[in-house]
Formats: sequence, structure tokens, C-alpha cells
Amino acid sequence: MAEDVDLKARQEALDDCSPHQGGDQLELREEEEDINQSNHNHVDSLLSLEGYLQLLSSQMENMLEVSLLEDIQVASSSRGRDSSSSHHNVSLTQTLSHCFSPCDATLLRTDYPTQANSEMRHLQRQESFPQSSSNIANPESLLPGSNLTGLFSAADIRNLTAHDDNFDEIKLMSLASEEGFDPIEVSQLFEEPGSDLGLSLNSSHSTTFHSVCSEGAVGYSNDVKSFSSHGLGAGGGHRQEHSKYGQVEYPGDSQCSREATLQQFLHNHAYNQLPSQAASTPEHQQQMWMEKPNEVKDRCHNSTDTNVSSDAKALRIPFSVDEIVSMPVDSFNTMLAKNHLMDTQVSHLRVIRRRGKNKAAAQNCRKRKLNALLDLEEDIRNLQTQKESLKKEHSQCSRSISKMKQKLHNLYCDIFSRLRDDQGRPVNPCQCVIHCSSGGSVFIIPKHLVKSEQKQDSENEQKQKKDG
DNA sequence: TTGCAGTGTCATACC
DNA sequence: AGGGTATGACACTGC
Repeated sequence: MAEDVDLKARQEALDDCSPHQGGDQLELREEEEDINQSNHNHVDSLLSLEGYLQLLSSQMENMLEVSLLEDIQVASSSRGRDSSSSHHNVSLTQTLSHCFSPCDATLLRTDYPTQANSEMRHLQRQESFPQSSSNIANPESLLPGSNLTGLFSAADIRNLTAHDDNFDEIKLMSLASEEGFDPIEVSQLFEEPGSDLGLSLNSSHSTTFHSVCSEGAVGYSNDVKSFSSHGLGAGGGHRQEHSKYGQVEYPGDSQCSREATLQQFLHNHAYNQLPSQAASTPEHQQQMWMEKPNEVKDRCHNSTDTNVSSDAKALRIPFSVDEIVSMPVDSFNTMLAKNHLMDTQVSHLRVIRRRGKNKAAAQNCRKRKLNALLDLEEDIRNLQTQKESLKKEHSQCSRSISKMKQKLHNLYCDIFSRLRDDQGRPVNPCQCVIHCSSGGSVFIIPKHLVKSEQKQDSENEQKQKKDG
């Protein structure tokens, strides 16, 4: 504001010296107003840019934390069995990290016909739901009807989880199934008409929570590793149970059971929460279970990487989620046709694909926004530099005009001091003016004649305008 | 506890 | 017409 006043004062001073600078002043004011408005509009942008730079610097740390959390997660699951099996953690982590590779998925497909025992299948199906809807932060929130604390006291389980934020969802889910937990019943119980393809909405009914799956800022990377690491929460548990019981589902099974497995996996969209943040009281658990889909839908957003990975795995699709998202539409349609999926499964996969696409689009959109802000900030700097340059040029021009005016005045005085009228008397410069014609001739004309001529000229111009 | 930044998702418009 | 993209809005999490 002080700069405004100073500038205006200077401009007024310059205007006094040079009466023809009104246009320049107006332009400068406009430019100044524009710049000031830009400054005002981008104060917030500058503030957010600071945070963005901090985010960039911390993303490398986050990437390291991801792998670290993976090890911690597995370590926590093996802690209850063998506290000294540190080497186990490494191998498990490696196993988990390969859980969603296309090669792995293909192998799973080829394994299907080798499974024949129907009882085992039933048991495995029961196992599959806990795996899919794992991610439990609070063991007591598994099911309202299942009494986990009958096997382990709440204190024991809390102690188990207290070692790490990443509670061992796998183990607890196994316990849940041992308690007679029927995943299909539950999925049917919470199946509501009009829900959103059973993805976020249906999943919302579950009180299960993700273990910490290293979500957070992932930057704009959308590669396979990114998806895999995010999928460790559910995917890791899933894989582990596979190694325990073999295949959970078979391609030769009815579409119904396949669909059931799909639903089970698609029900896994709870937000990752720490044990302390999860529902802790039975009342709260009950409330969570009774919540309407729309009320809990959005709570489930951040875990979708995990869950869509599980979705693809549950469908036995030999492609990773990232491939599902990034593959051309023709390849995608071919893949859908080859796998002989039901309509609902196809629609689920399309949802997965659409969400993945939209996720990337949102990341690009935000990236563009930030870039636009950076560009605008640079524009502001450039305009400020240009403004300073123009101000200097303006002052230089004003000084030049003042000098020329002074010279003209001196010349005027010099000429009139030498002029004499017909009678040899000096000509009064207040009564006469020097007039230069277009032909180059110079006349000394009395001022009153000049004024009358000017009046006539202006009258003629007005007449011409009216006629025109 | 509150505010903020980052994120995923949805709805919608547009291509 | 169907799929992809862009973007505002919303809810949520973690800090």
C-alpha cells in the first residue's frame, strides 16, 4: 500500500511536469493493479507451495517407511509364534512382495484342478473371507457375534497389537473362522439392494479395519510396486493362508462360490486404522455394523489399493491391478472374455479399472494444479521485474521530457527576445505565439487570433462529426 | 481439539 | 455409445 501511494505521488509529480502522460499513467496503474491483484490471489498458493516442497522432501522417507512397515507387519504376525524368527520375517516379506505378480496369479490358476476335497474347500472358503476382509485394527471388532475374547482376553490381544500399529490381521481372522464365522452369511447379511456394486458401500458394513498399509502420500507414482506395497495388508494375509491350506477357491467351482469369494474380497474397504482408533467397545462395534452404507462409505477410500488387489486376486485374474488399470481397453475386454466372468464380476473389474484411472487422473490433475501455481508464481516474479523496469523507463522519459520542455522554453524566450515588431519594439511573448506551418514556414501570431482559429477548427470538427 | 494438507472416490461435463 | 480425461466436491487420515 505504501508502494501504491509512493508510486501515485511520483506519477502525479511526473504528470505535473509532462501534461501528456495521462495515458502512460493509466497503463501503469492498470498494470500495477493487475500485479497487486495477482499477488493477493496467490498468497494462498505460495503457502501451499511450501507444504508441497516439504512433501517432496519427505516422500523419499515415506518410500523407505513402506518397506520397513512391511517387515514390521510380518514381524508382528510372527511374534506370537516365534519371537526369535527374524529370518522368517525376511522370507515372508519376500513372499508377500511377490503376492500379486502376474506370474503368481497365473500359477494360481493352473493349480485349481488339483484341489478336490470339498470339505477342505468349505474350510478354505471360510478362511478366505477373513483374509479378504482382514485388516483388523481392533480384535474385538471382528464380529458382534463372535467372541474372540473367549479365546484370548482383550488385554492379551491389545498387548499383541500394542507392539505394532500393524496388528496381525491374518491370525485374528483365522481365530474368527475357528469361532464358526461364516463369511458368506455375513456378506449376505449386509448385501443391500442399490448398493454400489458391493465395493465401498458393501464393504462399509464391515467393522474390520486395515492394518497400516503404508498408505499416505504416494506421489504420482502409479507403478506396480506401488500397488503391491499398498496391497500388503490384505494381500499378505491372503497369501499366508494359501500356504497354510492351499488354494481357497477353484476355477471349477460354481460361479456362485466364485461370486461369494468376489463379494468377500470386495467387502474389504475399511480405512486403515490404528488399534487405538478402531471401535473399542461392543456398543461402538454394533453401531459400526449398523451404519448405513453411505455413512461409512467414504471411510473406506484409502484402502482401495489393498482391496482392488484382493479383488483381482479373488477373481483369479492373471493381471495385477495396475495392469488392469493401465492395459488398453481392447486388452481389457479380451481379458474379461477369456476369464468367462459373470456380469457382476465384469462390472466389478470395470469399477476397479475406472477407479484406478480416475485415481491417476486426480493425481495428474493435482500435479497440474501445482505446476500451474508454480507457473503463476513465476509470472508474478516476471511481472514484478517488468514493472520495475517500466517504472525506471517511465522516470527516464519524464526527465527527458522535462529537459526538452526547459530547452523549448529557453528557446522561446531567446527567440522572442530577438524579435521586433514593425515599429522596432520587442514582441511580448505573452501576447504572441510562434506558429509553424506544415510547409515549414514560421509565423509570429497574436494569441487571440490563434484562439479564434482554434474555436473555428473545433466547430468545424464538430460539424464534420455530426455530418459523418 | 482444531486446522491443514494429502489422498481416494464420486459425480459430472467434455472429448 | 462407450471409454477416457479433467475437475470440483466430499470425506477421511495423519500430522
